[in-house]
Amino acid sequence: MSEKPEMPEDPKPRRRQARGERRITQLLQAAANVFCANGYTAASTNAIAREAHVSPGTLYQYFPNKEAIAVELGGRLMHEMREAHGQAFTPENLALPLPELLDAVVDPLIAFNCANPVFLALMHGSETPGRIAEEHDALHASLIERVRVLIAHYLPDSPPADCVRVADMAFAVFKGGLHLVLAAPEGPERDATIAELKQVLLRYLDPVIGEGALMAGATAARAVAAADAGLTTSRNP
Amino acid sequence: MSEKPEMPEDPKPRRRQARGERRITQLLQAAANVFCANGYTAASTNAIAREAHVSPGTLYQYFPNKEAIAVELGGRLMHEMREAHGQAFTPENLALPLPELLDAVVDPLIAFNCANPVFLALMHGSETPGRIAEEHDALHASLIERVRVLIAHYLPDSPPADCVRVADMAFAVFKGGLHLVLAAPEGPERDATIAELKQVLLRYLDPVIGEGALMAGATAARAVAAADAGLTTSRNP
DNA sequence: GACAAACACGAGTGATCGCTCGCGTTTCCT
DNA sequence: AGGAAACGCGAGCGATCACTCGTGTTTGTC
Repeated sequence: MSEKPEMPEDPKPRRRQARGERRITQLLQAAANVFCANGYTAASTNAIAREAHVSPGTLYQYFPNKEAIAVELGGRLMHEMREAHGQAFTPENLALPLPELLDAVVDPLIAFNCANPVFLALMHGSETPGRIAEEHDALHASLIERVRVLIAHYLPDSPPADCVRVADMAFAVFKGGLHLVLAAPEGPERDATIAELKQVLLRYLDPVIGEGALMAGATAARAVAAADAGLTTSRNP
Repeated sequence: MSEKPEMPEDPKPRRRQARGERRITQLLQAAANVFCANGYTAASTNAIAREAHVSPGTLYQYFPNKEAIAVELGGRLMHEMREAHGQAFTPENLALPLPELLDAVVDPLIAFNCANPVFLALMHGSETPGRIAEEHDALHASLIERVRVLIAHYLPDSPPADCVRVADMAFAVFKGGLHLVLAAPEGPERDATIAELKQVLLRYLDPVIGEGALMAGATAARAVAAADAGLTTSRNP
């Protein structure tokens, strides 16, 4: 056999020292800055190394190529995001009235994207390598799925296609508003933008999920809900 | 005087033949395809020339550099869009009830972006050269301004900051939904997505501009409008 | 037909990018 | 202490890119 005597677990079971781990996070931080400033394609590996105050050779000791940097960075961000957001869809939150439910779901997502603007920069560009786009699509799909389940929970007798469309639209609206939030300067202006985004989602979803809106500020909301539960996703006349 | 005998109108009053004009549109069409497929930075001038079935030298006879291609393409798209959209904000449309007003404003924008997907690809990327970003910002600002004027028309006693925020949010929501519309396959699914996007905007803006919503499908909409015209942009409690 | 100018070509140029390689330094283990 | 391996360096390699240039072809004008 031509196999190595060691286990064939991973092709790169490289032994790292503490210094190396520090360098990796340092390089990923630098890469985040450069990706955020110039986008993926325009970001050069030499620029990343310079930003991290190391030589190009050092960079390539920890990453086999440029794509691997983005993949590792994207992977860590995904993991962080799943953690920060995983507790948003717990059953107890799912029983909350709509405004509180929106807070519980939207606030962690906004906070994460404010703290890691590179996430949107990496995921949004069509220039990103295919590997990342796949992971992002998976994360995106899992988020959409959770929203869809939540919608379906309030609309058990609605055709699945309608639930999917509502979930997709709610998420797309959120993403559009998220860009506005990130563009606003930190402080009261950003807070007001966040409140306005929640207002959009509230007014869109309130008639849809109906009975969860008892605490809504608009006193007439219940009238809308009571009027007709059949026009939920509104087939055009 | 060291001036040329001809008028100093433009530094490049190059005399073009019909063949040249055809080549220019042909090259811009090819550039649109390549930009749309790969983004601006990843699109090579050689690839554009190849797509147009001409040599790189021919390309550079009509455009001084790569950026000029994008600028000219962007400029033509801008012009086309201003024309297609200019008739959406005429005073007669401004007097329409909200659903029809929404149709009048949203439909041309969606149709344009469906017909010219390169527009979003060029304008949206942060990789685009500064020249285009400026023009896009100008167009963006003029659209927002029109929306703001429209909002302010319905809320004459509201602080200007609130009108701006509502206009910004409405436009951001539209952009988010637009991506969803473009991602949907042409046909009934896309139409349903468009209808859903209008539903979002309708439900968001209906309580804001109030009295214009008489023809809304929700019969209780007037109750919301009558309830209180002061919570329009909703200061959070 | 003859001349000039616009058009078309494609190999080639300099710059930049992703990435490598050889060699010196630091850290860990015994 | 001493050896092995991880760490760190930066000049430099091949590839690719935006762009040029010398040359040949087509078009408009007289």
